[in-house]
Amino acid sequence: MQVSTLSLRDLEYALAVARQRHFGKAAEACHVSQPTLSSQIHKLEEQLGMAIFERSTRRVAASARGEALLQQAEVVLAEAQRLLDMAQHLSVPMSGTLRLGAIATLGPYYFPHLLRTTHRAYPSLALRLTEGKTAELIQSLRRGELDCILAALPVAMSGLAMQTVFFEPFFLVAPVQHPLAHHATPTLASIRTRELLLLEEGHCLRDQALQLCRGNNSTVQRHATGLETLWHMIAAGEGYSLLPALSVVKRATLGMVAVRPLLESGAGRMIALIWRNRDPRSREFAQYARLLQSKAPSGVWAEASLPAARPRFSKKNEALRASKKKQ
Amino acid sequence: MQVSTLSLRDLEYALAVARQRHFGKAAEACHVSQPTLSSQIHKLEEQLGMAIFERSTRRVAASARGEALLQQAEVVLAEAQRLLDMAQHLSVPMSGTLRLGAIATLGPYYFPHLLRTTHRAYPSLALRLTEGKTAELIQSLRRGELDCILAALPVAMSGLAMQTVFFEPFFLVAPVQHPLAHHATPTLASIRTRELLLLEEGHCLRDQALQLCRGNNSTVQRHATGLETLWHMIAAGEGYSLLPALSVVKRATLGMVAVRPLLESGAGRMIALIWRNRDPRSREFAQYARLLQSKAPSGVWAEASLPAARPRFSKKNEALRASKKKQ
DNA sequence: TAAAATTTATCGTTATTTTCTATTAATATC
DNA sequence: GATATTAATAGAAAATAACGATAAATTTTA
Repeated sequence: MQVSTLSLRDLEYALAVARQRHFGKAAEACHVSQPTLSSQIHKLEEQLGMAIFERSTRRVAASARGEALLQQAEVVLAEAQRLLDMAQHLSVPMSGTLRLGAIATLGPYYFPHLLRTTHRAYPSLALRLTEGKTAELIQSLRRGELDCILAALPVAMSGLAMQTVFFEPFFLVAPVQHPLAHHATPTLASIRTRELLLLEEGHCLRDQALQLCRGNNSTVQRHATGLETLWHMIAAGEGYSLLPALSVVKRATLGMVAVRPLLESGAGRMIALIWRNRDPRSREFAQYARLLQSKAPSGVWAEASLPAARPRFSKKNEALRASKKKQ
Repeated sequence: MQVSTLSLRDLEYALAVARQRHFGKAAEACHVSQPTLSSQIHKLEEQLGMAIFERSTRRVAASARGEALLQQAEVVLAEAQRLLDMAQHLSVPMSGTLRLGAIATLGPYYFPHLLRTTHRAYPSLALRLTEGKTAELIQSLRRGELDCILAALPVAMSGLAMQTVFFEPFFLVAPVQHPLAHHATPTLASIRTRELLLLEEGHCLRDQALQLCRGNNSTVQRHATGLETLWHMIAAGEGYSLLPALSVVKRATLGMVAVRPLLESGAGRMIALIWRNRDPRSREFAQYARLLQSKAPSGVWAEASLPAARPRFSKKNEALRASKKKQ
C-alpha cells in the first residue's frame, strides 16, 4: 500500500461522515451524491484495511479504531492546508528573500541607494547582498546561489536574461599635479597605459579600461586589489585611472586628485540586472530592473549615448526621461 | 482552492523531481512516463499558484520558494504515511482496547477468570471492564460506549448480535437451620416466594428467580442491593435465594448457609456475549465468545440441558466437550 | 404483522482525470 | 551548424470518480 494512492478528498469525505453521522448529509456538505460518498468511503476503508465506520440505516458512527484514524486524517489535511497557505504566501511577487549580487566596483557605491529604493517599493522583501567579480557572480547565479546580479555588460548570456539598469560613465581621475588633470575634458587618446593604474585581474573594470585605451601603447601596469586602494594610489601620485561615476560621486575629494569627465568618448559601462532566464520570477526581475532604472542615482545615464548639453551630474532622474518613454 | 483537490501522488512526483533533479529519472523512480510527470507537476504548480521548479534542458532545481513548499510536502506525506501505519496497526484483530461490560451478578465472579483467559489468548489486547444492570449495559452498547457485554439471555436483540458463552445453573442457598437446607436436591415447587430474598429491581437475576417460582404464591419479598449483601442476609437467617453458580463456587461457606443444587429443574441462566451487529469486529467477537466458551470456568455448563450423572462442579472444561464438537 | 419510511449499498452509465506513445521545441555540446 | 539531451505538447487510451436510478436492510408506524 502506497501513501500516494490515498486521496485527500476521500479523507474529507470520511471526516464529513464522521461530523454529520449521516451519509446523505455528509454528501450534501461535500457537494457530491450519496452513492459517490458511499463508494469512496468504501474504497478508503479498503485501502486502510479496516472499517472506519459502523453503519446501519439508523446509526452511523466512527468505530473506536476509526476515531483514531479520523484524528490522523485531520492532521494530514491540516498539513496539506498549510502547504496551500504557504504557497499563497510565497506566490506574492517580490516577497521573501532576494539574493542579489553586484560587481565589487559597483556594489559598495550603489547598494545604499538600491536598498532605499527596494525597501520603499517592496517592504516585505528581504535583500541578501553579495559582492564579487563578474565571473564569480555569474557562476553563483548559474548554480542558483544567487537570484540575480548587477554586472557590467557585455556578459555571456547563455541561459541568462537581463534588463539594463543604467549607464555609468567613467571619469579620468589623476593626481592634481599631473598634466592630464589640467585638461578640462581630456580624451582617451591622451592616456598612456604605462601610467594607468588598474585593478587586479578579474575585475571587469580593468578590462574595460584597457579596451578603451587599446589603441595606446600598452606596457605593464601597476595594479590595486580594490577601488579604494586605487584612489589612494592616485592621490599618492602613482598614476591615474578611469573610474566609474558612482565611486566618484560621493567622494570627499581631498584636493590631491582631479576628476575629469570623458564626455565625448562615451567611456563608461552599462550596468544590467541579470538572472537565469528560466527563473519563474523573470517577470518580477525585469520589472525590478525597470524600477531601479527609473530610480537611478544621480551621476549615471539612462543610455550609453552622450547626453548633449547636460550637466555632468544631472539632477536626480533627469537623465532618464527619455528611457521612461520607451517603457 | 480546496485542499482536497491536491493529490498526494503529485506531491510525490514533485519530491522525486527535486531529488533526481531530472524529469526523466524522476519519472522512472515513480514508475510513470516522463510526460505524465511533466503534466502533473504543471498541474500542481497551477494549483499552488507558483512554480516549484526552475527548469531548462540542462538544469532542473527547486526554486528557493519551491524548496519551502517541498519541505512542507514532505510533512504532508509523512503524516499520510503515519495514517497508513496507524491503520495497519489498528487492523490487527483483537488488539487495542476492548470495552467489555458484564451484568453485576456475573462480573465480580467471572472477570478474574475472563482476564486470565483473554490476556493469554490476546496479549496485545487491553480490557476495560464495566459492571451494570442489563438495561444500562445494553444502552451503553447501543450508544457505542461499550464494545460488547456479557449478559443473561433473553435480551431484546434488535440491532445486536450474540454468541452464547455458558449456562450458569442456579443454586438454592438457605440458612443451615432452614428446612429446605436439609433436602439433598430440593425442587423449585418447594420454594415460597414469601421467604425468597431477591435483588432490587433491574437485576435480571431477580426477574429470573421470580419467573422460576411464578407458580408459587407470590407476596412481597425483601430485597438486597447486591449479591454479597444477599449472602449475608441468608447467613443471618432472613430467608433463602436462588444464586448463580459462579457466585457460589469460590465462596468460603461459613457453615451458616447450605448450598443445594436444583439439578432436575434446569434452573439457571444462559450467559452470552452481545455486540452491535454492525460492528466491523463482529467476527472477532464471535470468535472471542467461542474462546470464552471453550475456556469456561468450572461450575458452569455448556448448555441449558441437565448434564446427567455429572458432578455438581465438573472438572474444568469437562462440561463443554459436547459444545466443542458443534463448533 | 404488514406497510411505510428512512437510509446505505449496488448497478450501469457518463464525465473527469490520469496516463501513455509519439512528437516537438529548446538548449547545450561538439 | 550538426548532434544529443531533455522538458513540453498533442492526442488517444485507460483509470477513476461522479451521477441517477434502484435495491436492500432495518426501524417505525399503522
